[in-house]
Amino acid sequence: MTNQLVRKLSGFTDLSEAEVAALCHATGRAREIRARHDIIREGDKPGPVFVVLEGWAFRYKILADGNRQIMAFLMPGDCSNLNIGMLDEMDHSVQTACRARVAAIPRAEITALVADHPGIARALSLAQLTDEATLRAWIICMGRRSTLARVAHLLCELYLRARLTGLSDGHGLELPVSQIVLADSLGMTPVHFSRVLRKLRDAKVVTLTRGSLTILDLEGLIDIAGFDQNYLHRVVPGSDGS
Amino acid sequence: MTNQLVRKLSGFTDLSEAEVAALCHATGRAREIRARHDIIREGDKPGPVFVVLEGWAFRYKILADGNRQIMAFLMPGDCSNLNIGMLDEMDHSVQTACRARVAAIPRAEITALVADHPGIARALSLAQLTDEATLRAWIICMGRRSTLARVAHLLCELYLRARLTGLSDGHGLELPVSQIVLADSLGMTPVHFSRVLRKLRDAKVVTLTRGSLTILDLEGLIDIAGFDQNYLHRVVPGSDGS
DNA sequence: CGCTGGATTGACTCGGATCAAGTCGAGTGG
DNA sequence: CCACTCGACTTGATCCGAGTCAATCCAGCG
Repeated sequence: MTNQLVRKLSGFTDLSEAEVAALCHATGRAREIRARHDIIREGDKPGPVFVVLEGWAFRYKILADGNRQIMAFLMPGDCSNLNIGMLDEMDHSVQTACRARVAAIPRAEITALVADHPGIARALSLAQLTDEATLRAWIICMGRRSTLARVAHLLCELYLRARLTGLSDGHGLELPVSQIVLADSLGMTPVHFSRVLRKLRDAKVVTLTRGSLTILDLEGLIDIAGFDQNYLHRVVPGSDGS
Repeated sequence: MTNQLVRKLSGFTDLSEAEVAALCHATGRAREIRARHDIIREGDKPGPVFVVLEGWAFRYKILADGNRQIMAFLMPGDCSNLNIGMLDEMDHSVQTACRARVAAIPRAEITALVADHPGIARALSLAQLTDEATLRAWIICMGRRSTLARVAHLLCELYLRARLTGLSDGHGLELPVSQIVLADSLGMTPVHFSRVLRKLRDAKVVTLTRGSLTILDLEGLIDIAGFDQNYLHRVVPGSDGS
């Protein structure tokens, strides 16, 4: 008995049988959610914690001029708003990118889980810290990398994160996310994203079609991206290019 | 008896006398550090937690091509690496921007502080969460704002954060940070930063000279920046432009 | 008093946005 | 089965914001 949350957290620290069972129980009542649905809206008071079990979602904010900026992708196993619940209100929204299965865990239940299971507490803290490190990595990307390197960096990150939680079969992953959404996460236009992607395709580094990303040359991709995987704080097997 | 750390944390939650005393004791042994000194280096194993009491520092990373990106500013009261200590190694460095007074608190002491004083635990968590929210705000800035808005946004953020911790006398703050450093935090060149700053000066919105930032027209600055202060998760008195 | 690093200004270049047509594929309905 | 529609994606032409290169100014300091 397992699920994607257990698989992700197990990567951070060893979980006892009781802890795995508790996590599975907590995520038992999951709901199907349609694509493009706001799970949480900016300004909301903190409610339950949402865990994505299948499908993808993203954090975003719409600016006054109508532009959208995406700040994080939530892949299966990721949580929407763990500790943010301590704050008064959400400063951003979370939306599904495709049809998704999402579990809602009441805040009280999370508090109890953390109090009773040190392994879960530790794993959630580590997950939170790597999320924060990922935000810093994105800032670096947007500030100092060319759009080519940015696109390569994003695809590289998503692939390695997927590998770390068993979401990849080895050479790619399901990525049911439109180029428009990917572009909005990199601060560029969909038009230019498409052009840059073609360069990567022409260089035989990756292919991205109909919701599926395939890595043809990981070493080349890492090289183009200038990818330094230390911010993931996990060792990715086989990602040294060998 | 108080200091800048106490002043900052008191803004998040009420601290008992005992908690204030404990914080002051923990930050008692502070050291003067010269400008441009790495307090923590990328790759370091986690050591003590550093608290900036006077002066400024910043988180940064140098890329392969030699470019530097700054990801956060630490003003008096801010901590360098609270929970990052759980991780294996630092994924970025922290450097002083000017001469600074910094306290080093052994990790064990922090653990004890948090265990014994719920108020401190709560305040540190909230500080951590707003740091994370600030990272997201920076991503939005870099992705979707013009350089003019970016510069305005940064100055606005720094001013409001300073106000929230009593670092501002009302219309400005000590900002002993070169334009080069500010530019590296916004992903732009010092040359262009200087030009943009001149526009803000010409518009009589701010002045920035010799380590001192003065806000001439906060409402105008907020307007240019498109500043949405909800990510600070604190109410800034008088910052509604009135 | 000259050195040094930050700040400013000008001239030129270029990466990526913008505007504008398409093309392609998945549904949908007749 | 085909026509129609709608969104995502692609490609081309043009424009502009910001980078680059370079000269100069200025203040602090040994």
